[in-house]
This record gives sequence, C-alpha cells and structure tokens, in this order.
Amino acid sequence: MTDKPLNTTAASLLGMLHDGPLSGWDLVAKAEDEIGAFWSLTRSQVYRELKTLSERGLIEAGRAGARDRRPYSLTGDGRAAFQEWLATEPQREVIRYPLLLRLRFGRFLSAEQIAALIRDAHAEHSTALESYFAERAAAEDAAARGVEIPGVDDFTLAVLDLGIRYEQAMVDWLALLPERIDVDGAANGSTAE
Amino acid sequence: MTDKPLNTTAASLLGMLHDGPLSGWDLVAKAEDEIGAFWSLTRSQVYRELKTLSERGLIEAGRAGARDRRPYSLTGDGRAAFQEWLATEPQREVIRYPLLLRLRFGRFLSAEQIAALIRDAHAEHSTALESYFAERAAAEDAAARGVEIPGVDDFTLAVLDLGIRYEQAMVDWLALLPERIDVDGAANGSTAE
DNA sequence: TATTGACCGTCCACAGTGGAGTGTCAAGCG
DNA sequence: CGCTTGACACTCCACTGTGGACGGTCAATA
Repeated sequence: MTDKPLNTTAASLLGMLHDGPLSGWDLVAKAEDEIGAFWSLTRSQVYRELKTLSERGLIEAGRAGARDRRPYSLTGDGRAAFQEWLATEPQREVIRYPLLLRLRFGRFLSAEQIAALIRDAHAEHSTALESYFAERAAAEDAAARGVEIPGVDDFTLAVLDLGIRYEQAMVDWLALLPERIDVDGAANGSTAE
Repeated sequence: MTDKPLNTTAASLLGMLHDGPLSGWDLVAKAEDEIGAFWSLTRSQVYRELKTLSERGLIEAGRAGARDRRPYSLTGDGRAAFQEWLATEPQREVIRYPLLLRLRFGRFLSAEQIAALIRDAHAEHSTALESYFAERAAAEDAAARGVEIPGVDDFTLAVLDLGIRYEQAMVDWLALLPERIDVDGAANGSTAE
C-alpha cells in the first residue's frame, strides 16, 4: 500500500469511516461537526477524494440508497493506509485569518472601520467560546452520570480544551484591543505613509 | 474599478507595495516575515497574482534589473482597489492543523506516537513563542530609546501580541496534555473502538 | 578559473474553495 | 389528489492555494 501517501483530507475521511459506512454528504456533516474547527474541507473535495479512494481500493461503495445516496465503507487496505498515515510526520499548521491581515494594515483604516472589525470579531469568538463551554459542560455532565456519549472520548475533550484556550485568547485580546491601539490617533482614511 | 473584488492574497500584495516597489521575490520574503503567521502564500501564487494585477492596471512593472528582477509599483487604481478591499467584510479564519487531526484520532495511536507528537509540537511552539518575545522586546527597547523601527507600528505590535497569546495557549495546553490524556491507558495500536 | 550559493522567475500537478446547477424524496396543504 | 416547499445528495466548474522541479543569473571565494 505504499504507492502514494494519502493527503490529509483523504486520511480524515478514512478516519471517520472507522465509525461505520457513510455517504459523502454524511462525511461532510460529520467533518464539519467533529473536526471542522481545525480541519476545513468542502463538499467538492470530499466527493473527489471518495472517488480516488475507491479507485485505490481503500474504501468501497455500497448499494445506492434513496436519492443517489452512496454509502462508503472502509476496506482492510483502507485501515492499513490510515494507520500508515497516522505514523507520518504532521505538517505545521496553516492559519489564514483575513481579519488580522486587515488589522496589520490598520494604518490605512479609519477609526470606525477598525472599531467595527473588532466588534464583529469579538462577537463571533464569544459565541464560539460559549458553544465550546456548553459542549464541555454536556460532556462533564454525562461523565458524572456515568453515561457514554458516542464519539466523545478523552482525545475529543482534550482537543475541545484547546479550542477553549484558543477562543479565550482571541476574546481577551479583542477585548483589550481598542484601548491598546489608540484608535482615534490612528484614523487617517486613505493616506499612505 | 468595481469590475471584480480582489482576492485576499492579491490585496495583501497591494498592501505591501504601499511601502515602495518590490519584486515578486521580495514580496514573498516580506510576506513571510510580516504576515506569514496569519496569511500563508506561496511563490507560485504571488507571481500569478502579479501578472493579473498588472493586467488589471493595479500595479506596474518597472524596468527589469539584474537577474530578471522585475520591480512592481502601485498605481492610483491599485491604491483605490486596496482601499475598497479594506472596506469589505473579512471572512472567518481558516485553520488547518494536522497535529490536532491526529490527536483527535488518538484512539488509533500508540502511547509512544502520542508522546512524540506532543513533544515535537511543544518544541515548535516554544521556539515560536521565544522568537515573538524577542521581537517584542526589541520593539520595546527601540521605543524606550526613541528609535523608530521601519515597518513596525502599533498595529504590528498588537498583532504580535495576539501571536504571543496564541503560542502561549498552545504551549500551555501541550505541557498539560500528557497527564490529561491517560497515555498508557490509551495505547491500543490499530484496534478500532 | 571553477564552484558554490544566493537570487529570481517559470511551470506543473495536485489540493482546496465556493457557488451554480441537477435531480430526488417527504411532508404539508389546499 | 396534485402542488409546493425544503431537505437531501451529488456533479461540475472556475478560481485560488501549495509544493516542488527546473532553469537561468550574478557575486564571492577557494
């Protein structure tokens, strides 16, 4: 199975198929829910990968259900390929954050524009933080009552914890930002230096 | 100039050209240095964008210097297009972090694999944090002595501050991670749940 | 002088994004 | 009962993004 290393998106699909057969549509939803915070993928990409994965024999399409729904299941080769991928060196993270780019070019922005950017971002990260808190609370509650939530293990919770730290850092920073950059002094419309 | 919105990478190039004419090569270096932490771009992409930007009249190629070096400078239309872009709604951040994906699938990893992943990531983020601290210290030192570092303004420092918070959150999390996930209990090689 | 290494750009295959487009099925409603 | 609506499921395409191979130029130095 060493014909060619898996790309990360393909590997994530194999990983999710360990929980049972799923269609492309389901995989997109599951990915969004479970790994969406740190691994983006799109419908187009998923269907493309499913095609090549099945050509390589790492997954197998079941019989189509209603509405062209095609469930894929993992093959033995697929499991092996996934294990191989797990053992590869992970690449560095990629972050692309348009807001930061605009702020970095803040000297070309008006005070109002800056304030609006910060306000919106603060709102977004606050709600993200809230929902992570809720998720953790639900998990802790379930644990206290001895109930198992399917698909939630120690690793899920550990990663969730990082999500909380990340969002908290964002919220804290954004809250202090307006006084940190002297917004009124920085306003200069379109004048380059 | 409303023929078509700029993509973010093209906009970042226009932004950097406000500091004076630069070649594609220089732009890649400058981007890596100044915005690389939150906006990734590659050589290929930069040269492709430079071509279309100059076709659209937003930048202008100067006379080629040694080694085919072609400096580009901003046009008036380019400045206007950049201002327009600044006023557009920024999209959400995209994060793609292969390490987190592997950890999320940690139940398929051995204890040694997990430990190694964490150790490496901790080292990487620690050095990133150190270098950010050094950068900030240099800026503070310069400020104390009344010196202006070219290309460093309040916005640069504010964004640097977020970088520090981000790396600090990572380092803290990674430091606690080994005891948080009971590594020895989690080891199970290739067994699915 | 020859080699080395930094500089500068091109090209290509593959990966990733977002939206338009197509069809299917279930539920509700008049 | 036929119609509409909306969720479901996939396809296709243009554009954007990534990484590496490649080719050439120039400066320094052994």
